[in-house]
Amino acid sequence: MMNTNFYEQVYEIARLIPKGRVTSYGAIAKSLGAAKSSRMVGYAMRYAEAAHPKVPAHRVVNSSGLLTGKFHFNPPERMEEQLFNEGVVVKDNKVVNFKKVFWNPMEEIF
DNA sequence: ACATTGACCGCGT
DNA sequence: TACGCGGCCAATG
Repeated sequence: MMNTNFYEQVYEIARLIPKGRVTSYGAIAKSLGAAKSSRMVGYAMRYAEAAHPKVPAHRVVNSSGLLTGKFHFNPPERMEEQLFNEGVVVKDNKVVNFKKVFWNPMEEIF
């Protein structure tokens, strides 16, 4: 595939997300120094399954803790299922205790 | 090369 | 508090 540096950066951060934690598109974009390119992060996630090694895209949600990208999974319920399997509870399409399970990529970079 | 789109974010009403 | 709208940047046709 494209092998674009931008995508690789996004995947790299996403792979650092600890099990049982989640982060937001904006946080990843910010850690890359492109806070205004948060949309690109989500866009890149569409190709996450095509990336190697595997990228835990299910641990990435929007800034509200909403699972906006669940419909891009196969099947869509797979996202909640995997999150729940890791201890992250999803209620009404959003992550419960989002602020608590939220993981800041900046901490790992620093 | 131009126009459109998108797994978002933040502000304004 | 809830919904709408524009902006941002890269990829795709």
